[in-house]
Amino acid sequence: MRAAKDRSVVEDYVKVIYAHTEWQPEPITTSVLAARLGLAASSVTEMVKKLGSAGLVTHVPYGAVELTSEGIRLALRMLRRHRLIETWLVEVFAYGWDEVHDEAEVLEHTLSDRLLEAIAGQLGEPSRDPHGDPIPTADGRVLRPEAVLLRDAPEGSIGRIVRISDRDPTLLRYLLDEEITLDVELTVLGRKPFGGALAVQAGAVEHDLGEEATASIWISTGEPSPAGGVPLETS
Amino acid sequence: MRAAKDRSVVEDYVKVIYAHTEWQPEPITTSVLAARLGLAASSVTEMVKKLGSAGLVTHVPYGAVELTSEGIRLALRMLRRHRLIETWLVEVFAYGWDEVHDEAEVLEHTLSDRLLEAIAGQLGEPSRDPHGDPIPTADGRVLRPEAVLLRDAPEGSIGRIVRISDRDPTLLRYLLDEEITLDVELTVLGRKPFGGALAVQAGAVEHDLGEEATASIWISTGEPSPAGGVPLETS
DNA sequence: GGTAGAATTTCGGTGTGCCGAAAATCAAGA
DNA sequence: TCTTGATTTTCGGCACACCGAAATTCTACC
Ligand SMILES: [Mn+2]
Ligand SMILES: [Mn+2]
Ligand SMILES: [Mn+2]
Ligand SMILES: [Mn+2]
Repeated sequence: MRAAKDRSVVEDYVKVIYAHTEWQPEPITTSVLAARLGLAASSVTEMVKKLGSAGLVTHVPYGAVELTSEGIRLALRMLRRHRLIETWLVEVFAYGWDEVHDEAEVLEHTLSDRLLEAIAGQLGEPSRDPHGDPIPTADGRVLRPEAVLLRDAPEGSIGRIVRISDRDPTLLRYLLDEEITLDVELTVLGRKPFGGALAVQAGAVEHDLGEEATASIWISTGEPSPAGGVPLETS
Repeated sequence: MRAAKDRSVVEDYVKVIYAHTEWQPEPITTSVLAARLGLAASSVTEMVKKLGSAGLVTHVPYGAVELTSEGIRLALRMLRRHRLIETWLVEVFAYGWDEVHDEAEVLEHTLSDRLLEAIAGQLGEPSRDPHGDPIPTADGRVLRPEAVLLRDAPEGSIGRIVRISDRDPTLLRYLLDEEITLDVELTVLGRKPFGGALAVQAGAVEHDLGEEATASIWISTGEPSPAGGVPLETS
């Protein structure tokens, strides 16, 4: 008997599969999935087979893993949980935005729906988390702001930061220190030679950002307010 | 690899062992432990052996299971977690006292120390949970009010309710309905013939309480305020 | 003191998610 | 088209907490 743990393993697989294609639409392979989950490739191949039998993913051998509509539904549920919890920790308990991910990673599997929705209510049903990731609604709709990776933004473009990946807490601390946070407006000045840093201007200050940073920051070059957006999944 | 789950299994064993002797000092056997945990006796025997190797319990074969000081320390830590969470759910999220136990049973294993202590701070370091169970301090001290089981209270005695077991939610709902709650003053009127109900008076109202209820309610016949108490464990 | 019945432990076995090594498959270049 | 190196899957095994049945041990009672 192993009910609780089982559930959370499945939940993690599905969540990671979804998250991988959320901002950059590239299908995920078992080996990438293994890397993200910190597991051996062989373990993931086996588990993916089980997820397939459970109707959560499709997987052509040697090919990509893709979520079914049921898989998407579960993934959005988990993302809502993860991101609400992160938001809650920041808002109610004054956690730093670099400190919330690990705790959310555990709690997303264990809070009851009742408690989670009570928290969402107390927070006023927020629409994005501390890193700019959209929080799906309880009925599985999600609005992702149109955005480009800072690394891919053309020279001279101006954009507002709409998302910063929370994968590396060190980076988050560095960026906060430099006052590069959500909603800050950036101007892309240009790239230093030989694959070097990207020069950007934030307010009056100029920064040289490395690959690590520019591959983690998304900017929106469109309208100045988070009014618009792309309905990503409506499962 | 199975770190999280492992921990919570051990935590549950230790917590149940401690809780069994908290209000009535009777040593616990493997079979009673199995019943409390909802497991087969054989499973418990094996696990107890492992807990022994881990230095958490002592167990003479065919005899009682007893916590070591390290086991008591872990048990008190878990009881603090469980009871703080129950209190928090009632205070902050308006859960009923009959609704908190199951959620706490899960969350006690998954909240970080940091979050738990933040919650304790917001609640003002409460000293008892919604059912009157004492909340151990973070450094493992606990003050249990002197109390007798209502079933064992002599006829004519007067006492204040200091604890109601939260094992049966149905009973909790019934008692709340009858306004028999923590701190209510009871007078034991007498027992109906043939092992029947116990008649008690609460305020102006008279109640006939069955075995189920009288074996779940503890009253304090001593001083009227929760000033005194017995330092139960100071591990 | 001997013995039946109850309590407890031992034993063989299960399901799950995981791993490393070996085998199979794919894809790119020659 | 063939080869080769990388990716992916298959295979045998492991650890863990659990279970039921069988064996052991204890405890009353005679
Ligand atoms: Mn996160
Ligand atoms: Mn986030
Ligand atoms: Mn409880
Ligand atoms: Mn309680």
